[in-house]
Amino acid sequence: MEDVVAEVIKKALGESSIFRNREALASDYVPDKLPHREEYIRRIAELLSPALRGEKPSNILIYGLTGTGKTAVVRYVMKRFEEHAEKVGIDVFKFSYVNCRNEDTNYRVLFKIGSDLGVKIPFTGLSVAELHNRLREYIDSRKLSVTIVLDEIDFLVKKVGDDLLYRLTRINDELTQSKVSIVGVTNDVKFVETLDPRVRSSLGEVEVVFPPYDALQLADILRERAVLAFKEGVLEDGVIEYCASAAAREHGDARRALDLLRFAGEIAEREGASRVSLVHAKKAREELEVNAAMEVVRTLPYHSKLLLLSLAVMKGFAESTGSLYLTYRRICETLGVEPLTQRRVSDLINELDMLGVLTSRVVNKGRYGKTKEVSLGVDPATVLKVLSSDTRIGEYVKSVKVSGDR
DNA sequence: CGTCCACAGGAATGACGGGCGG
DNA sequence: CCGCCCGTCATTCCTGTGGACG
Repeated sequence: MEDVVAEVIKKALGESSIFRNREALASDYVPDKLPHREEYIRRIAELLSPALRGEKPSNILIYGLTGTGKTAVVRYVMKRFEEHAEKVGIDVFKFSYVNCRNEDTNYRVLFKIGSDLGVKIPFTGLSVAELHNRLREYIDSRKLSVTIVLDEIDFLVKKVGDDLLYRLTRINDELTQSKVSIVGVTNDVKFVETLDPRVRSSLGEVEVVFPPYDALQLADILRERAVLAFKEGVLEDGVIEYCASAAAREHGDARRALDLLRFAGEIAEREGASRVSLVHAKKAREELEVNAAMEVVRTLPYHSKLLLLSLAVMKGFAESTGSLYLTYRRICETLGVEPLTQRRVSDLINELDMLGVLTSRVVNKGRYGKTKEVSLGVDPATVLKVLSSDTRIGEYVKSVKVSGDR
């Protein structure tokens, strides 16, 4: 009897037979060691080190595909610098880390920078210019040496333009007592070409390129983390290699490799297995795709969901925005929802494209016009399943399925 | 070689919700 | 509490455009 209760308690407390520390496999975990990135850590640290002496470091622009360790390296260096500053008791040395995918307006970016530095700012209501002024005054009056990391900076520029970037890079001209340097991180190499030349030259004073990992390097990374994350001996042979090679095939994305491994562990745990096997890893790979899409899709605004639903109904492919819009309108009608304009839908398609849920490309059909070809990034059936979690859409999907069955 | 399709995507504008300063 | 200003989402109106067709 006691044993049963003890078991339940053990489970409730998150005690696991598989994991020692699951966090070590989370994508935002900053490990003590980043295998195969030592030279980049050194490089970035050297570039930023003038800040510790109160001088202005160069602005840096970092490129590299997703999961090549850009963010991890920058955050690692940040962490170490902060620890050092704290130990020595320097309080004018500040970092701000902004992920522009989350903070995707000028206001939110400035707000995040402000709150990282300790400025009190309302989360809406002020003008961007006012925010900018407050920030500048705060930094200047405290003689701060600030390093601002703008992660996924291409998102910000695509959405609101390079105006904020221009102003941030020029903020030093207005400061008399302080120094601000910018670290831009992007995984879109082409994005740099679209920048205003002035911003480009100022932001990219130094450019650092991160190459993708190969399968062997990914395996090293996984091994490193697996020691922290898993209990001893629960990983069967080949699991790490499987995850590494699967991720290597997708442009050497380390985040993906880590997700795979963690998920394989979770599946094993859920099934009550005592070890993580290749079977679990393979399952993880299949389910992960679905899961990733789920997370994005679930939090989408209603009309974006409807749009995805339309595309899914069209078997995931529309040869023109017109035909997609027609389907969308039909669905709106049956649901009794006021449809958005085609103009707006066009913007929504672009947003979904940026989120990676679908792919659109402009095609010219000459005599037959110029339009956008839209295709779903995931299996339509999966999308339908995920969308069904929205009750209103769920009803619709059910009714279509019923009438569709002959 | 010009036309003209079927849109893309820019600009102006408005409704709405929220903070600010008085 | 009020009037003001702002960001966000959406609409309306608009100009721009690559290339197959005639």
